[in-house]
Amino acid sequence: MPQCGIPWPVPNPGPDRPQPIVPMLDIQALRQDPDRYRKAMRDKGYSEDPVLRALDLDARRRAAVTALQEYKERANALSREIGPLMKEGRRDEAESARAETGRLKGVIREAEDAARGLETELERTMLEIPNAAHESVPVGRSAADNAIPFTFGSPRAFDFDAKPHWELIERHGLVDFERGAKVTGAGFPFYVGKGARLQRALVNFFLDMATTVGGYTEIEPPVVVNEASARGTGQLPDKEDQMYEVTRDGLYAIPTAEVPVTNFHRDEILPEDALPIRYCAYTPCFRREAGSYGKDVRGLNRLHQFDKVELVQIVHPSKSYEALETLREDAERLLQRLELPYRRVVLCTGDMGFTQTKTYDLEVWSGGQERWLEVSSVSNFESFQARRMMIRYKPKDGSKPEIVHTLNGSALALPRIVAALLENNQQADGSIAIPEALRPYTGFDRIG
RNA sequence: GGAGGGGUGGCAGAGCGGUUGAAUGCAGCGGUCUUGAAAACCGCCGUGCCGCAAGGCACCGUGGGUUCGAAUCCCACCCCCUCCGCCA
Repeated sequence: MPQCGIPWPVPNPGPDRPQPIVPMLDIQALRQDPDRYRKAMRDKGYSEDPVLRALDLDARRRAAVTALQEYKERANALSREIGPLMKEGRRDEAESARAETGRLKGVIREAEDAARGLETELERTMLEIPNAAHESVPVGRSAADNAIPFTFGSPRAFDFDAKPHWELIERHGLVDFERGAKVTGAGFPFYVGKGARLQRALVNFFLDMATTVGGYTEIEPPVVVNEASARGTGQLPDKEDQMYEVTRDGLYAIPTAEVPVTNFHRDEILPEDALPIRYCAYTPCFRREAGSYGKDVRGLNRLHQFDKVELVQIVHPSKSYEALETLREDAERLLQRLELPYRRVVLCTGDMGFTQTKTYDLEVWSGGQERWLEVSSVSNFESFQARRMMIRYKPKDGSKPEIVHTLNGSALALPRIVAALLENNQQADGSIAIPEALRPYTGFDRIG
């Protein structure tokens, strides 16, 4: 029984109901305040053209729908008369009514095609409009314009030649990339011995922190999902290049636990007092990383399969920015306990994703490579995902269901944490110190 | 993989060609009663779209078809459940 007070099991969820590609934006919101969305497009670095096209299509669509409805109304009214007329024996009148509805049928079909065409085009256009950034997000064009409001710890000054983690890994036999490449392919490493134990320790530590201090309910989800779920969180229609696909069964290997966990409540109406819902989940994540090469893929920096603990929150729309801060703190606390220097980055409008309204990246300092590595991305999606997934809540006052807000964040992505841990904690003799907080989980206090 | 059964409102569950957008029960909301609560009783109570409104249109897994008219008939597909087989 989940602690969130959600009925269990969820009745009749219809897990693979074919979902139309519903726009993540509400056309009515767009209609009411087009300028807001035009500004949002500019801020995120997109052309505002789709907004203008959407408004035009919407106007034409509404006209077409109105016309269509009028034809249908006439046909329905006539149709209703036929039964009684037949009973009264007024055959001629019944026949002429029948002929007229027959004629209307053709007209209706044409009007339907017109309306449907406009609707499809509108939906397609709406999909080009990103979620508007929150007002607190700095406006900017690239990563150079991101804000860095907080830094924890400071990069360690080594009095010896600090090694990158791939050298440390090799020295201590923690990860076997070569055999991973043989057995599966590049980017699918084996973790071995203390390397494997370190993974398990981190996963357990993260989950324990999330479930105790954070108050998250632990979930172990499927690691492949169907198409409707991939749509729900926005991986489809246009990010399929990033996912491994099991074509025979129409399933996708998850790129993050966000996908199955957020879809857990797809097509549901939750009681208001079930909110906020907080889930944490450990899963492997699979990413094709098509088109990314170069030196940042060395070692553990970028893999096709990696482990991650993910946090997901489903909250009342008025509470999502509070929730964003707690989510961020839940992730930051882990870095602090691990004593890893990190910085908090607020992504500017131009650097953030299509679907987010505000995103914090947490970047850990990697002493051997002397660079910052992104280990967590914490985002508010407001209603963008929830609208697609039709996750709503039923207000306590009995009024109509409303769309919830969803958020998620990594806490944390393991490989880069391991990289930073090894690099920052390496000693002159080549051994590696395990931070205090992790020792109960590893069962050893140093490697080598 | 084989054989059956089934998908209807927040949930359960009727309906199987024409005032059925859909009985009934539960849940929810409002009220009466009560010191308070429970119980009982009364009322309200699906969603989306078009419209200033009145009102209209659509939706009973999805898509198509038959019909003047379909939740109800036909076809295809998807999903769920049960049993058998296989299996960690």
